[in-house]
Amino acid sequence: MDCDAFFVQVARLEDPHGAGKARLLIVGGSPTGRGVVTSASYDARAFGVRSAMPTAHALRLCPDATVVGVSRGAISARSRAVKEVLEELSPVVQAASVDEFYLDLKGTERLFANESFEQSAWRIRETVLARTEISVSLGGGTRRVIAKLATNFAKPAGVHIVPAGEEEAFLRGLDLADLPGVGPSLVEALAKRGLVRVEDAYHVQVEWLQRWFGERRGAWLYRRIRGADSSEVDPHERRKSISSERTFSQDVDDDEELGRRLMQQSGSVAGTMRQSSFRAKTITVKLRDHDFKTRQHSRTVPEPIESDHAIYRVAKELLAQLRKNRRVPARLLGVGLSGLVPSQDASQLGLFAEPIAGETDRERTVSRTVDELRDRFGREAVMPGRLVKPEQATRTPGGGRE
DNA sequence: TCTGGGGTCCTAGGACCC
DNA sequence: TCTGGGGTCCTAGGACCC
Repeated sequence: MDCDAFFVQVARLEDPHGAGKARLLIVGGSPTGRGVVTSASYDARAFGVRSAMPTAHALRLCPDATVVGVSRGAISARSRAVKEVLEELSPVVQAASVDEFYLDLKGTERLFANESFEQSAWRIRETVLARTEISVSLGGGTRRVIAKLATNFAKPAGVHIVPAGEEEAFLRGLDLADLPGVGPSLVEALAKRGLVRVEDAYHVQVEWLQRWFGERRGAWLYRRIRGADSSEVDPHERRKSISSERTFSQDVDDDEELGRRLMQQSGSVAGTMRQSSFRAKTITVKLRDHDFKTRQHSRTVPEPIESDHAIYRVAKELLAQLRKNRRVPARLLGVGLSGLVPSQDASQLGLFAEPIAGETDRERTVSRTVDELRDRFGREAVMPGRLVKPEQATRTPGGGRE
């Protein structure tokens, strides 16, 4: 199940008198800045506007379009609402992204014996629309990859079922580029060998694919061409990494300024991670230079860490190394956390481990206390500051010190 | 046209261990 | 003295997806 132009729909629901009235609507970054199109209304797509296209370019194609942003909060709230309805309609639901879900209807054959598979799909579509105001499309099939491909034929606002036994005929009608996981790079390599349609590749032996693309990749492609997919719909997906990256409105070359930005972003990812009760073993800093060259450094620490302070301390060294290797204006800075361990498991491990070299109890307590304060009084309640001498500190109305 | 932000998975080489 | 084979973990980079 795939939401139709999800960001556009949410923007319209959140702002019915503005975005809601614009037939030609683009959701994305600011037209003057460095934004790209996140999603465009179907009317705007008719002008050639596509997602990931620079907003400035999109406006040249479609000058009358309205450009709006939409808050992350609104997106996740609507996504959650859709998921909740789906969970009432299907025994197993997996979110593949904010706007894409897999439903496993295995076991509902008797429950819905009075309706066809196709009727079930329509019923799900109409229920989601009635309850959440979000229009969706459903693709159905005997395997995940078939169902996913089928949604492309269902869109917008429709249903497309590939009946059992007709998978091969369905796939043979597609381009290789349509297959999920077959992107621009692989498409080019395949085209060089005269393979464009799934039909063209069907007769190619697995040995050839492996010779061209490597053992694993070749075997994977061979299976994908045939729609083979043994993956199950797993409702308990677990996040493997958390990251935050920001493209500056103007390139930044000053080390101190980069350091300040790094501190903000370290704090922001660390806070997100603590909310979901994880600690991280690996910290990654990513830098995109003015010429779009993207570099990253990462470090794995012996014990998982969670505090703003400890994470920033590692990130600072990684950034210094990246800057040492190539000191040119930067357009993007990012901080990523991976090797995630549930906080509880981490503490249990800690009982047997050496005293934690990287992160002190005090640092953890400070971060958790700041989290609580922000929970109660808002994000701006506690902010990083500079250390000042007591006599220079300003008195606040409450008598406290800055 | 001038390139977002959030992710996942794979590869390849090196370190290290048995 | 010149050298195997398997496994795991780490790092950097890239392809791909929405």
